[in-house]
Amino acid sequence: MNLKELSEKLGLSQTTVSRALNGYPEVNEATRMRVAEFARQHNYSPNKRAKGLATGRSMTIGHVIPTSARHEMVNPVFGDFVAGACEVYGKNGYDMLFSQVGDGDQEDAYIKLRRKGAIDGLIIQGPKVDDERIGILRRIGLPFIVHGRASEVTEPYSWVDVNNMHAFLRATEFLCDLGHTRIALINGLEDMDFAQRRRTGYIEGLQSKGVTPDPALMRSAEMTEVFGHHETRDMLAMENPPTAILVSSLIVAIGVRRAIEEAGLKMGRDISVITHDDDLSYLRNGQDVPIFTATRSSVREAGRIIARMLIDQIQDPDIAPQSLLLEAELVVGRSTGPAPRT
Amino acid sequence: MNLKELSEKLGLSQTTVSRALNGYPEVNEATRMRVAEFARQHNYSPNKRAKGLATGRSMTIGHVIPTSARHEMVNPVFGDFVAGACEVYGKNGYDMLFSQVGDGDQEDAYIKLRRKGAIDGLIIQGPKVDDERIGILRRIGLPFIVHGRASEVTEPYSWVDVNNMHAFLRATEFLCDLGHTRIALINGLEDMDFAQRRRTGYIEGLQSKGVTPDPALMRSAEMTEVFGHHETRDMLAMENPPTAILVSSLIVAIGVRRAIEEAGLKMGRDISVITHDDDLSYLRNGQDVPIFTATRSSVREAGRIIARMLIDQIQDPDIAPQSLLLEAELVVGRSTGPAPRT
DNA sequence: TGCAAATTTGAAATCGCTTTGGGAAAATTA
DNA sequence: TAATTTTCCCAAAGCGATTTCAAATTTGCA
Repeated sequence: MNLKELSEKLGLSQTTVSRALNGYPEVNEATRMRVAEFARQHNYSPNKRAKGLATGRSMTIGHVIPTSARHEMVNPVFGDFVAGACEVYGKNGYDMLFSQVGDGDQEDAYIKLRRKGAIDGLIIQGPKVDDERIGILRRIGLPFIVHGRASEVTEPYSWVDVNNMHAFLRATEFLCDLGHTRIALINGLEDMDFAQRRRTGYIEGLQSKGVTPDPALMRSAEMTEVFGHHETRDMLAMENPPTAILVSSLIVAIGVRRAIEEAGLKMGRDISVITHDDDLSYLRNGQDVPIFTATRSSVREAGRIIARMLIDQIQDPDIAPQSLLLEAELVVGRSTGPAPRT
Repeated sequence: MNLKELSEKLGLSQTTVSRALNGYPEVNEATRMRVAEFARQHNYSPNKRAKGLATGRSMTIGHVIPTSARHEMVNPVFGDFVAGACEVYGKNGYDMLFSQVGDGDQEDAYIKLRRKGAIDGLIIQGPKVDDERIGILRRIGLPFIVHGRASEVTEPYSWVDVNNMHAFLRATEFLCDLGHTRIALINGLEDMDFAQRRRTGYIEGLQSKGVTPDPALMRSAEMTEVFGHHETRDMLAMENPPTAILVSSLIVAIGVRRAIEEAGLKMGRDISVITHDDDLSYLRNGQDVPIFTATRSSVREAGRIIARMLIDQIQDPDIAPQSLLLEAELVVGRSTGPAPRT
């Protein structure tokens, strides 16, 4: 059933039917009711492609799958983020479109997406410190929001980010206040912007408490469980091992815990751990009392916020770039305690 | 730049240009080269909506986000599965479209997707034992593949599944052979088809070794870390606790391990654990020697296979329903050992 | 009642592509 | 050389919606 058939059966013109269904004011209320009812009965819904062609909007928002080129890892945060965004899209009549874009042909891919008219806007995840995508998209003129920031990009753009710097600064100070001075950082890949910021927060935290950062205690790589385990085991074997570890994600922290337990130590007593927690739905940080003391910020909520923001931007392209800095909460769990006396 | 402008600049008709770009034979090779080159220089790519409207195909495949209605959990498997599928889509010129469909209005939503012409085919994840979606989609006539199966659905349909029954049967027998007789099963929600099959495999495994299943050792819920921890702690406190546990996913197994360690026991010595492992990219089961003995099957690879199959089906709709049963490997890690003597 | 204004409807153009049905030019065959 | 194919290209008709412009009908007011 298409518009033509529908309007014929109704004895009206396509124009009127279209208007009735799209809520234009210049159609008689009685007619509108009749049309709406009839359309529902015959469960008509307009062809998306035709509509898109006519209106010039695709009512579709693009996401690019954030696979790390190096290890082809899918960010575990992905599912929850997408779920959050999808909620908002659904309510506003938008669909969500995915593509996987190789690291090499970024520019080309975006231009193509734009040209194809496949999407009205785009969300960028996992920005690098100097992310080239921002420049590309600005040049193409495709609305976009960055989940995170790119510190070295100077042009204006819209973003939503967690205050990683502040979160890790607070976490570090918290550990210092407990008497720790040997505090390790197990970070994500440091070309990622968030990792840089966390590192800065960590170092500033140490310095504000008069502790000298030790490069031997700073590790970074892709955030897997195995990585957490590996680095922790390595550091625990040092002559002067850390008494506390700051970790970049719950997945990594699980590896950290594994290594701690393998070493016969007890987390929260022999060694303290604070992790960042994205509040993933399948990986809650304990029930009542958190397992890990953590800096927590829901990535799903971030998805909702970003989706909302992008839709606003699509509907009013002249809007100035917006941004939002979310504060992570510091929740205290069972993984931290006073530094052990030596 | 659209087709019209392009053809004007080339001094050709739209027809010829279109044919040249789409590889139709009735165009002179020299002309084709010229057109192709010119198109590339002006980086022309055809408007997807217009093309879709003209051809009747959207070159888009739908996925429905598998959020469990009850706890709104996003399946952690989602990201890797999607990444696998996306690889194949990309190579074949397909895009991937997501929607979140509420449990209530499934039928309506699918009909609408169909009617809107938004997608050429659909992938169903997480089928229930008697999944209504299969009937709906068959009725609508939208090509689809099920990731998993629905045991109680009798109509023919295409699916790709892991042999969950066999995997858990083997795992159970493996534990029995090590002398375990008190073997627990921490399963996913039992209205999910895969959970049913695993349970069947588990019970058959026990029976084949002459062990009587004990309902007190069978737990099922949504597969979170917290769930694994909770059930394990509960069972370890029993009068006659299990000496081995069969677990439905690595995430859950991590919770199991946490409970075991909290109880002061050692995994692989005091208590054995076998888990199913979807081989997620961010959660590898150890490096060289696996942490957990596991039934392993890559969900990413499943994504690739299913995508391939669906594309075939879309291109030839008259093809008979296909299916593929993947065997999981049983990899031995450090979490299993002989049953402790009492 | 008569006339302007407001309300309601419709015909046709448009979006950017594919594809059908010819038709002219070139190549082949008779 | 004439007749027949083949090759190569084009004009125009879709695809299924929206939207512009104009016409028909009602309503409002003097």
